[in-house]
Amino acid sequence: MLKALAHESRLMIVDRLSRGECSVGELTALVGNDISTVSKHLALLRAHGIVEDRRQGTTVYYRLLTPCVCNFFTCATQVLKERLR
Amino acid sequence: MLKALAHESRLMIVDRLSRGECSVGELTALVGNDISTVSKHLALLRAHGIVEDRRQGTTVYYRLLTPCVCNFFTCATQVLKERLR
DNA sequence: TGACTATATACCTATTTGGCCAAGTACACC
DNA sequence: GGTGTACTTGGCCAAATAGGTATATAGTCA
Repeated sequence: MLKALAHESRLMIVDRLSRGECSVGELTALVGNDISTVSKHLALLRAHGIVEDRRQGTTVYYRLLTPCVCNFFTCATQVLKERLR
Repeated sequence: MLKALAHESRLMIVDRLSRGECSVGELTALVGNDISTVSKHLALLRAHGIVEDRRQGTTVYYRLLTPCVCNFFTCATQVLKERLR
């Protein structure tokens, strides 16, 4: 799971999804890579059970499968803050 | 930081260090790699501010610089548990 | 100083990862 | 069926990572 999260683009994606579901197109615009690259990042996150997809027409929406991943980030942020001291 | 933790050997090292400081030799025996490999993992963890070293004679002891990394793991474990439901 | 122990670094190789492009698939609408 | 849109997958290349061996460094002790 850490490996799946240990990439800047994927972190951005998870961060965005923590604020609600989102289409592949929007995520692509957000991270600024080719859509095929983003799709592969999403496939990897899906394979690790971190996100889930839902197709509506031609659009595919992704959402966090484990909202608790957010707690994880809150936790990580705290670690980083403590480290600055 | 996630990248530094996203490796089996390094996770083992951090897990071990969370229970107290430890020499490179002991860590090498624990993870089962060549000492040069372990030394590089430790250098990487050190570069990311996760561990700190202390030399005593010819032996070098490593310890967690941020004990709060343990909270991070507690947190990650919770996420994993929740995901199993 | 020289031998010995413990660790670090340099260098090389093999594997993995990340990126893009091109081709394929899924769906909607005409 | 044909066209367009949204995404996914396969292929390929470049870069990063992880591993080992050989060499260097730091410290101890005779």
